Amino acid sequence: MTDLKTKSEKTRARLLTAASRIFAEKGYQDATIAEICEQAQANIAAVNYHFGDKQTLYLEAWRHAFNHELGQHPPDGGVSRQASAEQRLAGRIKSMIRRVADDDSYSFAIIHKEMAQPTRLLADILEKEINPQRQQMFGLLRECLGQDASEQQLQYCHASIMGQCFQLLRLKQMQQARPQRALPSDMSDIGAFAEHVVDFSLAGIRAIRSQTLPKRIQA
Amino acid sequence: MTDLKTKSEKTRARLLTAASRIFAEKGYQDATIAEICEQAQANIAAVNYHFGDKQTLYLEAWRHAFNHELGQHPPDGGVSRQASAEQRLAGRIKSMIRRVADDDSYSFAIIHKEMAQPTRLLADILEKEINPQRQQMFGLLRECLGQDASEQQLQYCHASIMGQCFQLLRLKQMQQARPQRALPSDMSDIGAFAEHVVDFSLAGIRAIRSQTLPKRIQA
DNA sequence: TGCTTTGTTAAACGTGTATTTGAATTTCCA
DNA sequence: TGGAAATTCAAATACACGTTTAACAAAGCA
Repeated sequence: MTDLKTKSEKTRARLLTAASRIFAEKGYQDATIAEICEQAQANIAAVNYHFGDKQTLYLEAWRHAFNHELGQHPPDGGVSRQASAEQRLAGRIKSMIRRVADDDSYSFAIIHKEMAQPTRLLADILEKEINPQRQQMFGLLRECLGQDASEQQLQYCHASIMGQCFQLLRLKQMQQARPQRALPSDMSDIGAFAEHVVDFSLAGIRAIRSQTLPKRIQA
Repeated sequence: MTDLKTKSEKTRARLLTAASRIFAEKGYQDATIAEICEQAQANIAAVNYHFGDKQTLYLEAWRHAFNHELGQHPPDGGVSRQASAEQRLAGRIKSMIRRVADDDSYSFAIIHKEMAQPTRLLADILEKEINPQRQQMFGLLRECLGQDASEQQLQYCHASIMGQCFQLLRLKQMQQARPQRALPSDMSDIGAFAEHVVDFSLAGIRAIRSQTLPKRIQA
């Protein structure tokens, strides 16, 4: 990335990475400044010096993680703009699943915890950064569902897809939270699950689409 | 339910309902004994007298809520045992969505928070109570997917369905967490969303099923 | 070099909250 | 009714954790 000249910037960067990891693991409330500073090899007062307070660190850590992960896994999934809408949607889904599953990705885990227990701290920045992504997904869904699809059908299909992505996150976290226990689901093969979500969702979308055109020919 | 004779049992019951509501709203960590006792019109020491500690109250409150909600919304969704596997699966999905959406249901919200931030307190009881439900769902899925479906396909389809149910929970909580903001999704019509999940999922399942039988006739 | 700014450190402070305590009160039952 | 058991109560205790402070060190710059 950008090279860090001063010592302070190094400490600041270490705090950000440690914070995003720990916030993702424990959530805002359960994460302690002491532990973050320990992992970042910084003094207990470093957070307040560099960020003012815990809330600001939380915000900056999420932004830091989110931008980094978008760079690692571009949202189009490497699918060409010329490809069909279904192919581009498939690319987007796979990219998102990669971001969710990546062990070095924390922004989804933080979002997940934030949704479960809203601190209201991330609300603004989260909406601002995520809305563009959501709008692109909506555009693709509109293409796949056809002109006659209602706004509600669009939202429902979006919910179905996002729900599956977050489910992967939940299963992943459950899995690593208890090493010994009998696993409810084996999510080790991320690629296979991504393919499943694509197949499952495209079939679902086609079914919804065929409901809108009452009884015409469906090629 | 069972009639409560002594005053203590009444207090105990009030604590349980207040606790399940507040744990569902705030999660284990953010819920304070003080607030629970206040809502239950009990003294601050009542929790420790009746349950020993906060952890035990948490456990009992979840069990209390879960059993009550299973009674309110039977898992078969009112569909006859003689109905087709797809119909019975549809009933199960709709019942679960009703349980998720019900404003007086707290066990799903607690599970959701527990999964986002495992306290490990619920792990045992949760697995014990939920496993039967999961197994029944697996049985129905096995029927719908056909004999040739792999264990992995089964788990993936289960994840797809559960993910959609939890997504409803997330959207519902986001919605009531911020009254003024532009809504990302309108989930006010629960019945319509339940129908969507059923249609979407059955189409997905049929698609997965048709993959297993390479090229046979699909009636 | 000497001065200022920036960054680090250990210790102290204050608040929030689970838990404990012992006395006061109510309920139960012979 | 009277005494024992159960329950409620206000206050005290203990502890975890975010934040502040003031002294100290390093870096930047004239």
